[in-house]
Amino acid sequence: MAIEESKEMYLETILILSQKGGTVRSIDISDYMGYSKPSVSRAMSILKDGGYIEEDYREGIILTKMGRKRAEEIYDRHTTLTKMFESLGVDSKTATEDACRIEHYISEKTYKAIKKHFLQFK
Amino acid sequence: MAIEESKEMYLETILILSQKGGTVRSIDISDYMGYSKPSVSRAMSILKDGGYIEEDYREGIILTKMGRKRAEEIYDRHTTLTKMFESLGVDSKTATEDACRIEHYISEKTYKAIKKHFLQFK
DNA sequence: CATTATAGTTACCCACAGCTAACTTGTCAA
DNA sequence: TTGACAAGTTAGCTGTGGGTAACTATAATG
Repeated sequence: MAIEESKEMYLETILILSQKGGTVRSIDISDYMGYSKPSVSRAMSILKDGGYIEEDYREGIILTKMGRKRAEEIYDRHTTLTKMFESLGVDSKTATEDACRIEHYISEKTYKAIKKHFLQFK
Repeated sequence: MAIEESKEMYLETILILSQKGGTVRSIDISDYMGYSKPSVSRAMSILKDGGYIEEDYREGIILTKMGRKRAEEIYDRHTTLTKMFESLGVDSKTATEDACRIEHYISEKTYKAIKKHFLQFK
């Protein structure tokens, strides 16, 4: 499965919701992302087929090792980009919004360069 | 017409090709972007309907005032982002590729902040 | 003048990723 | 036990934006 922007957004959301504690259900993802239940349902079956998540009748939706790795990579990009934009004087809300769109399109090389320059003193 | 990434890429390409001199034809856009003739043909009719381009039997495809404005905005983002990535140590090819994907998703605020910080001494 | 190549269009297909409507399934309270 | 609500799925729609096949129209060449 070539994983695209929308899949990455779902994985990132699952990571964020699971960090808040408790089980993650489709409906929680629907509410968080503002998408309909069927859209989330289909996305989950695609992510399951791709080996990114598992669904458990008790634990809800859980990231596999691969899924967690991918989710963390994206989330890392998200926070790094947000910090970069903020350090350039962009307000927090705009910085987050831009980071959220751009995080999917930055190459590994560029990401590393950004991280090096903007986060070396943190 | 809400103008999206693909439309912006077409407009940017038309601008670049027109700057190289001579007329711009659909086939030139096909060759440049690596898209099929029908895909370009349809895109041109959408851009024409939206008032972004005009087609002249002698001059070929030309940007309207509005189309040119939009194309220049994107192209400006492209060069600014490329310079930013290069100044962070990213190689020229990667910087251009990343700029090309990201240019469509940067907000005006963030763009201005980047421009201010990375281009003030140029 | 006929043939061939180039440019552009039309018709139709596909995948992606949203959506609604309507169904099923499961839990919980009266 | 039944009725109602909440969660999830299925079926089918939409728009975007790629693709091919096959057509037309125009220009260049023998």
